[in-house]
Amino acid sequence: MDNTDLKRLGLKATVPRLRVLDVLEANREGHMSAEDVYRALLDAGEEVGLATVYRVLTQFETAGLVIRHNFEGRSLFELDSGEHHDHIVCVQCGEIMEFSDATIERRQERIAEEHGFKISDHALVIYGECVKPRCPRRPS
Amino acid sequence: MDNTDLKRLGLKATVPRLRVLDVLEANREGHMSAEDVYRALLDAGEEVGLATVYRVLTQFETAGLVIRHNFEGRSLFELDSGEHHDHIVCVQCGEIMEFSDATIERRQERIAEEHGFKISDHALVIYGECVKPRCPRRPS
DNA sequence: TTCCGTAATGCGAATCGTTCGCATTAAAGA
DNA sequence: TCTTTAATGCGAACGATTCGCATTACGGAA
Repeated sequence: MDNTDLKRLGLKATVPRLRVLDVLEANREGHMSAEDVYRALLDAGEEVGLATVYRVLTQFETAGLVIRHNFEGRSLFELDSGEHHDHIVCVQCGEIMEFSDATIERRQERIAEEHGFKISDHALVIYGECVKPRCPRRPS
Repeated sequence: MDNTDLKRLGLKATVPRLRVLDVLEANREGHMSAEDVYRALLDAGEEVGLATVYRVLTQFETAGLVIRHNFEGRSLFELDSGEHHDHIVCVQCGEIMEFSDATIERRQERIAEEHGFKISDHALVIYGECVKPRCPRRPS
């Protein structure tokens, strides 16, 4: 994902956009808030505004580059890997894991149909307590 | 749900609490935001503060009287009927319908288990376009 | 039934995440 | 290199929610 990739999406290859991409790629496994991305950039010595990070992330979302998830009203972003997945989050340590389940997907389609809906998206979040030894820590 | 019911839950039976209950009961089918409840009370001639509505709703939630749902960062409340359900919302008119599906529930249990989670809650929202004739209206 | 202590209220200020407005800067085609 | 136009950074504005605090009103004790 570089200069020419952005242009291909109709986005000028500006410094902030390239840097935000770098940060997201360096965190492929995780989910980052706009604030997280912003801090990562500052830590890397970049001079960028928080508003720009928000704008860039929204543009990337529109362009299909990233996916925005809504966890309790906060937006978390991740690069769009192309594979849909849902989330299971630990209510204690805040860890977010991904999963996907064909059975559930199929059922959802069916349910939408039964209710006269053309499904456009869906979000399934399971909350629970994970059993990791390092868990009983508060979300960072 | 009245005076004595509140006391049973360890909540003083104050005027604002009783009125909020009234409003919620008058809207059993729907999902209301704190603002919605507040407006309904004002319209009914009640003198209540928005902060109090928020506080009361949170207390009711804690007491297990109401359920709080998170739709794109906004909190919507409804009386807890005791039956768990998920939601399917129309991205055009904002209508929210409820459904529940045993297959999905079962699968979720299984998935949580497989990931070493003790499931405590979950939220499934399906987004789509409903086919109602009165639909293509923006959310109110 | 009245009286009191404490919890609940109402108000406005504060908070948090996010967006906007606008003057300034920097892509990228000519 | 020049120019046009979109993108940036800043701080102010925003909407939902919470907080702080002085005031009020439950509801148990007398």
